[in-house]
Amino acid sequence: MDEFISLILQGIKLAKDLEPTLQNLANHQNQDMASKLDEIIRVFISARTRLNADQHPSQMLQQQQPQIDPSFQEYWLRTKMVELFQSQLMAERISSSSGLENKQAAGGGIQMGSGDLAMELGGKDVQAGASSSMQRPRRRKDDAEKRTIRVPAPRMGNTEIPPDDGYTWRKYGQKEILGSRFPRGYYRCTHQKLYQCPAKKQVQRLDDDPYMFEVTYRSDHTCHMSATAPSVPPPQLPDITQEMTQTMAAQPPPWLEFSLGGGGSGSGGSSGSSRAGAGAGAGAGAGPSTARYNKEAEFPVADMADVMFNSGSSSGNSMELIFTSMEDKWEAGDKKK
DNA sequence: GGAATTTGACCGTA
DNA sequence: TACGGTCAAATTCC
Repeated sequence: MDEFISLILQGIKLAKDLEPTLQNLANHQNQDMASKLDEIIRVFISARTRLNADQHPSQMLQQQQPQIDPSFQEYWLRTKMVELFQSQLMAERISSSSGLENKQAAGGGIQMGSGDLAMELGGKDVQAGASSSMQRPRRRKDDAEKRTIRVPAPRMGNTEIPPDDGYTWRKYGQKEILGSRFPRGYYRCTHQKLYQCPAKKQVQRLDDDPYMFEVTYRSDHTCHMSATAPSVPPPQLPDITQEMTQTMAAQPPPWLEFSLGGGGSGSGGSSGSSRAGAGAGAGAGAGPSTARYNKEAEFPVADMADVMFNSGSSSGNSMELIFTSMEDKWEAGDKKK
């Protein structure tokens, strides 16, 4: 346990050490930042691994979190870090710009610690386990780009829907699937008509683990590339270290919730009636019904997800790429003004 | 009233 | 022909 605490403190210290260097971000001197971020991520992952080993030395990995891809854990951390630094960078830009942006900054923007997760893994398949693989293979016209991941159900609020993946989806169908206890939901991008966005996803609750969703994505989003899409609203101004610890505490990643026992008991995984989206989003503020209840948060996250998933492999050392790409986007936005 | 969800029917594929 | 995916009218919600 001592080692765990030591790692946590080390991670916090590293994050704190980063704060003074944030000014360099605006001057494109962020290469060092990327490597430091990677170091912080490594430390927190080590701490988390240490915690598991201390608490459940024998059965932790097998029972508490059997289906979370390690790369997904790192991915979650990366996502959170990018959110934090996006906010910080925007904050600096705002502070050096006119009053108009300041006005917008007060209005809202990226909500830190919202619990939203961009779940796509950049084309990396995390294929389904035994239950779905038993079905016979089926080729359809449109299954060219298919990515399947597993996503833990929220432990609080409505557990009927998977966590928000940063995009807004409109449900267009639900179907009982042979051999599955739970129906499969069919979603398409909310902006399908507006921007001809072809993105779709299917959400299927696993038979053998009702707290786990299998989400299959088809086609990529094109809506956020549209010139007519709303621009990214500037975020609020967070203290980087404080924000990160708050984010971690308030919205621990799903696999941590398993091991820490946090988040309460949830509402129990019954299937119940399938008003999958309507009432669902109101409580957790996540899931497919985001568009209906939280229209304002969609584009910032979608943009970021775009940056992350269209800029190459997410499994590699892509932080530098992410920041570079994000900076390009913001600069393009600045030039429009 | 507009937008989202629900759900039975229809269609395409294996 | 069975099954999965999509459509679209009806319903619900804000």
